[in-house]
Amino acid sequence: MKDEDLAKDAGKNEDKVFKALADPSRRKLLDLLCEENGQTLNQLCEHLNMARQSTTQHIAILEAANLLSTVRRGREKLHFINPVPLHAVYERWVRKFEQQRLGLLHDLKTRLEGEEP
Amino acid sequence: MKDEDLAKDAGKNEDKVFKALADPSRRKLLDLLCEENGQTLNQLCEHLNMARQSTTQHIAILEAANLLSTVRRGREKLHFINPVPLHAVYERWVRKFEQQRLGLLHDLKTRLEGEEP
DNA sequence: TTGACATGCAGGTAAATACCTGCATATTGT
DNA sequence: ACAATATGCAGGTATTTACCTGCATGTCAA
Repeated sequence: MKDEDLAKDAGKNEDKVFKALADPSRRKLLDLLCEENGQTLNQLCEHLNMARQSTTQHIAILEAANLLSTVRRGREKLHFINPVPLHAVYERWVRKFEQQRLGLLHDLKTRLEGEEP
Repeated sequence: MKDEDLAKDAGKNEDKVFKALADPSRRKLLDLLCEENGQTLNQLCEHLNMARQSTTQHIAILEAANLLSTVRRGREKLHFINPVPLHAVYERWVRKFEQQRLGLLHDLKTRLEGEEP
């Protein structure tokens, strides 16, 4: 696979992660699993006041973004968080802007002053 | 203002930030500003292959999320990144899951082993 | 085995989203 | 002043999204 294709893939995954995190119900699901990892679908549903099927769809989106994985045990499905994509978001988005943080006000100041002498 | 209201407000802002970051065009806008802070609307448009008005709408969403601020200079509008909300996302979402990272595999293992003796 | 339980699958709808075009307004340089 | 430039505002549409209901399948326990 070429480098550009790899970059495209990374971009697609990143997009899935951001889209997955864009919904409050899905963020709540991650929160619930953070409190107690490995909960079943029904356990998660109890906190979400929406139909079970809706929750299932949200979970599918989180799973496609690789933010959680599931394991079947008999007739139930256990859900586990995967923190790796969140860390990737941090590396790509937070650290990058963090580094420039101190420089920003200076940029603004000099730019405005420079243009109107 | 009560504590619960403050929490609600924080939640709304958080939601705006995540929704703002959910679109690839908006993430690209932040990237462009990271390369060169203080660009005008037209400068930003040149990299986005969509109508100027669409870009304006994306910028409005980023601005509502407090991810960037604007300054008018004559007939142009300069755009500046604000990294603070991104850092808030980091504190709320990345660090939290980061801490549990090592515990997760252990949780999974013990849970599965415990239930099927 | 059979009834209760946990989840999967297939549509259907209302609201939100991401675009667009067309026209209006304000600023600058000649 | 006036033509070019930079941006603002008002709709309009196609797609996506977040829900739902109804029914099917698989698993456990008495």
